[in-house]
Amino acid sequence: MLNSSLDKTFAALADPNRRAMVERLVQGPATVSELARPLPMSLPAAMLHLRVLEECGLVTSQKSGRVRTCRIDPARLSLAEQWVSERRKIWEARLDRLGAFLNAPEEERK
Amino acid sequence: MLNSSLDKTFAALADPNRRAMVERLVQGPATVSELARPLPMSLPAAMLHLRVLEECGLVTSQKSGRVRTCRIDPARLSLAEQWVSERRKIWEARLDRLGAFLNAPEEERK
DNA sequence: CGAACAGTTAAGTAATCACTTGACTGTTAG
DNA sequence: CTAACAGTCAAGTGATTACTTAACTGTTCG
Repeated sequence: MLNSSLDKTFAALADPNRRAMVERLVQGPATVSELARPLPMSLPAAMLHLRVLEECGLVTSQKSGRVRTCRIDPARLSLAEQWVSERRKIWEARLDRLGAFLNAPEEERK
Repeated sequence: MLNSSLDKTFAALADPNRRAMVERLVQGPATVSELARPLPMSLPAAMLHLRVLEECGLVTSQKSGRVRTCRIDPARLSLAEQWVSERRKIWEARLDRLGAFLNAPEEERK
């Protein structure tokens, strides 16, 4: 569950057009057309990207009248951020231990 | 350049098998076989995943004798982390401004 | 030397992705 | 009422991905 959600979130962020949508949305909510206009593709194609962003939970949207308004969910952003951050910290902690070991007086090293 | 590097990094992290490799590597360097063994696939398939991790710079490796030793590059990990983190901060700053606006006395709101 | 080992290359295949154009639905505004 | 508009669905296509097995290269060790 959580794992496949990470799959989808990272996959969503792997595409520059979708990241452009995210960049736009962090400035505030936008309609489908507003998100699609700057992209080098047809509107239906842009909607597929939007769907990808929605399926991983990065973006939510609601339709009112004929306009669909989209906004990002910052919680999902930090989910991805946390995964990376935690792994980096493990690596750093490991380096610290290694450094301490190398600096220790020889008789402590065993 | 930087953009396509982000593409590749996020794409690399989108696959659970590759994330498992990263998980293993944050514990310390490992050989190709050690990385491949726990994965539900053949060795050549695992090597393709490894190549993906190398191409985005998340992993480096060097061969000595018949053994190739792989290690992660934490700088690349933080590259991905930063992109997400910066966008989340933009969004949060925006929410803060919005909150300040809503809390302001009416005559300041313009 | 010769067997076992670690890794690598190649060829082939099924599944998924990223679009396109064209037709259509429901909404709003003149 | 009807034209323009915002969004959506569908069918089709070419590119890319994720594997497989089989064959091969170079290394180590008894």
